[in-house]
Amino acid sequence: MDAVFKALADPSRRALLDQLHLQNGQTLNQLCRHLRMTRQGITKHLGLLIKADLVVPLWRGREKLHYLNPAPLKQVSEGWIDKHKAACLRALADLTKGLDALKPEPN
Amino acid sequence: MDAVFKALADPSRRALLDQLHLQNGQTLNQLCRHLRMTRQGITKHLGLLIKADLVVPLWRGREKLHYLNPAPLKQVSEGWIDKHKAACLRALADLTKGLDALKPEPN
DNA sequence: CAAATATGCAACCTTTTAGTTGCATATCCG
DNA sequence: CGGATATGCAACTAAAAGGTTGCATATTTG
Repeated sequence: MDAVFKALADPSRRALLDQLHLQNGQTLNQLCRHLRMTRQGITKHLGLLIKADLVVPLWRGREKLHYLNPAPLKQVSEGWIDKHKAACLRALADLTKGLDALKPEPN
Repeated sequence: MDAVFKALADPSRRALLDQLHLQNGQTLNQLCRHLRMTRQGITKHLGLLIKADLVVPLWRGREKLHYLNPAPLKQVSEGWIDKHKAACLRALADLTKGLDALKPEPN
């Protein structure tokens, strides 16, 4: 879970996910064409995405195909984000209360 | 958006959100009690959360109250994560195809 | 007003991260 | 087999992030 958040924190890695989202199952070299960075740099980013299980690698001969994996995003979204989104609806009310609290206080 | 992902990447900051989720509108000092770190360290983390607009500060006298803001999480969840979750359903199918592709290939 | 409380700001240190260069390895194809 | 292609691994550098210490500022309270 921590790995997922960390993996999503970098724009280049999100770009890689976007790229795979555009066309799934791309090889390392294919992904390199869309991002101005050395192949080795991209390998590192893919390594983190794979460690976070957001991307699944698949070897075919000398080519390494990269596939998206929905599970972690689903888990993060439903297990954490939604919890906070829901709580934040109360939060808005609290904020309003907080703002109200400002006025009577300055006695 | 980048700020939101970056803000969520750190466990301490997620702990702060969790803490506010437990009780909204806490002061800096209140938040300090739950996290073993100097006040200044926490101030920095809150600074990022505030810059990402995940937390809204509210001054009351010399106290700074911190309130959760649902908007960015909602935006990230609906504007990015869901897109990828949906795409990933196709992705699973693609992966399966990819696995199938493995078998006929090794001629 | 003076002391205590709540916070901000800046300098600094240490660790992590993003990215590069260079070389090794494995696979495909003529 | 030998060259071209696709990738891996390791060392290194530069920048960023996490965290600390020290001091300044504003607000409450006796």
